[in-house]
Amino acid sequence: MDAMNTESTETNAGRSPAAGPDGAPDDGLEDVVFDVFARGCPSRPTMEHVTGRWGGLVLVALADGDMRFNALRRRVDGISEKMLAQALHALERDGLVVREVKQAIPPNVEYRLTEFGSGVVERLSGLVEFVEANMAGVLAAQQRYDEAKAAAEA
Amino acid sequence: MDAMNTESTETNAGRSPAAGPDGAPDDGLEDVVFDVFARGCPSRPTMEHVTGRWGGLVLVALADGDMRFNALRRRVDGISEKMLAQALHALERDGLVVREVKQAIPPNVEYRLTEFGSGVVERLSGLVEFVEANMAGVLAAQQRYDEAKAAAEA
DNA sequence: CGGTATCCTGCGCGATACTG
DNA sequence: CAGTATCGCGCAGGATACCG
Repeated sequence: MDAMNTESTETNAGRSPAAGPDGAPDDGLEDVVFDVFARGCPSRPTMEHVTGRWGGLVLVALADGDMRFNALRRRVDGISEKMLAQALHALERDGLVVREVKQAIPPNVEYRLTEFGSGVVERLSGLVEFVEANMAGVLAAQQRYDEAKAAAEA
Repeated sequence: MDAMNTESTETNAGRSPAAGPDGAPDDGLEDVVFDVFARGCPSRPTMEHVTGRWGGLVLVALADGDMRFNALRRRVDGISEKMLAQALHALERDGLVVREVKQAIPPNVEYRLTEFGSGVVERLSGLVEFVEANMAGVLAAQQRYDEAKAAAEA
């Protein structure tokens, strides 16, 4: 993946298979390049859903198996109903999660990872575990940083 | 000065592993378990720095090699000076990045990944690439979702 | 160049209440 | 149980100006 700087003006998305100046074979599909570094690229919002404050936690929670709304709510400590619903909508829209309704009373709804969702979770949970495993070092670094900063003022 | 994180509150952070009321060797250090799912865990803010809107992009950008402030600003399309500074501070504090000042005129400052930072980036860029590679599918899913939703109203 | 200080706004998100 | 609707506060974060 490369840079693609549209410094000047408006939002440029993952660039369209822009027709070259000449007569190259223009199949015009498939070979679009997406780049998170570009301001207008559609991958930006999707990355935010995946890595955002709640989206990531919801996804990783679903790695343990399908879950119902309130189960998720309990598992992701601190999330509000509103934000959970919002996160699930975004993830469903992006094709990371499927919502499965079992007609019954009382209502029974389960959320499940798609194949793509599983791929994302696999990588995401690797990251989470790596960070968790190194938190002791992080805490130490923070303390050093704060002390240095405090010492700088006096 | 920015205050950044209003992380305070109580709630158990990383709780110790089981630590019964017994007389087990109580070193009370080192073997703490961190859990992102817990509301007060210190790993939450750190994960947000790593995966947040800008932090992740800054980290991945630094994977290409050390960079200076304005180079980063150009590479991470759309970021403001303020947010870049803020992101760099957080990452430096967490021990993911080091700030290296070369005394000179004009000033020369470089940012570099630590070893821990490199480990994080490795996993993070794997995620980014996976998502970018699947964006076509995401776009299709979004379109299906929107159409289904539009059809539901009438 | 490499930042910080300040002001201002939108919307993120939590709290609460209601529906099927 | 599984959500939607509404309100309102606060902070994320963009624009602008200024300093070493």
